[in-house]
Amino acid sequence: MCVMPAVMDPRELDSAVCSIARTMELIGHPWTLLVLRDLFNGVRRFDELADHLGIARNVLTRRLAGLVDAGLVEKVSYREPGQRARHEYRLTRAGWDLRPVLLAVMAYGDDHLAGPDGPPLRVEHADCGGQVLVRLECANGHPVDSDSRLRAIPGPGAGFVRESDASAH
Amino acid sequence: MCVMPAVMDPRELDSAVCSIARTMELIGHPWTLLVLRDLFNGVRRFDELADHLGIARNVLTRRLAGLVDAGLVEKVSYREPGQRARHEYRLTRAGWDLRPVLLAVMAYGDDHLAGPDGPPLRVEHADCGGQVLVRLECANGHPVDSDSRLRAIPGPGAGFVRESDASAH
DNA sequence: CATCTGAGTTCTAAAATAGAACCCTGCATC
DNA sequence: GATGCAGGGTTCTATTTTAGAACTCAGATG
Repeated sequence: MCVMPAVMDPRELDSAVCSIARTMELIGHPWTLLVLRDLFNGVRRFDELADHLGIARNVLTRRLAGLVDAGLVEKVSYREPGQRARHEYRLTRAGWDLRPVLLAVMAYGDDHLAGPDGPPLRVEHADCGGQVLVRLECANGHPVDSDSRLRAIPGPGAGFVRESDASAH
Repeated sequence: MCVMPAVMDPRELDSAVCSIARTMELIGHPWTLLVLRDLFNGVRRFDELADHLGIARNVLTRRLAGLVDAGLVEKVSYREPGQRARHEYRLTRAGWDLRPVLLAVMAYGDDHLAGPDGPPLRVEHADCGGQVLVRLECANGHPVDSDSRLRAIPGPGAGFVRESDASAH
């Protein structure tokens, strides 16, 4: 991604065969990322999620079902002693692995959309209290900052726009 | 975000006063992230975007207008010698700064959703050819990996659920 | 003057969200 | 054993969006 100086024409790549497209099918529906945020934050029960998010309950039902289907979340029944059985929704490992995505999105909002008071939330390393930062670097250890040039090349799983599609038009 | 052991109750925070919520208002609509991906990849003209993405043209119109409104994209008219005037959509600096978000989303898809052939696209540092990685680390230089515990605490711009809201219920 | 291309706009139909009301199951209580 | 209530949804209608295709319009081209 990013300025591909004559390396190849990105329009030849099948737009749907793309890790961004695939990931957005899981987390790209309205509310989904906020549901995940709340799950990360330990809000786990249906009613709590509905109340805190202000999402319509039927939509929340669909989102949670989608997340469970996708394997990002699991629904667990539990019972506290003397209490009735309850359900909670927990991140699976695959859901947990979205943490860098959430943090990257949050970092963007902190940098570009915070009010004059500053960012709404501070996320820190529990061990040392240092603020968590999202950094890009390359496999050779070089830092990749905002004006570093990157190059995208088709990987082994790339899909190309088929001849038939191109000519059919 | 992430496991807040009795530090505070995340339900007391206003769900909408959140950098994730704010950012998703800009980039959370269907297709938006794919439009941005194509813009990063140098696909800039309306027809090219419509053809490559397979998005309905009226939706593309709305998404581009939204991105321009949000200041992530600008619409530029230009004319190649001997050609008619054309428009192109270019990322602004604020749009460009979404690169880590796109890369984090892509990295997730590469890790969890790639087929047996491997990831569709490889993004490398133009200077050295090393693959670009999204890393978390804390301000004190510690690496933050998947099982590092993080703590979220209200920042200066936090919004709390108002008494009136809580009691009105 | 007829055609083509770029860049949309304008329709209609299908799908999704918003909001509110309703339902059902287990406990707890009177 | 009827009542109440909380948790966890479902069902309903109204409103927005998206999907898909057709149509417009201006400037270059022949």
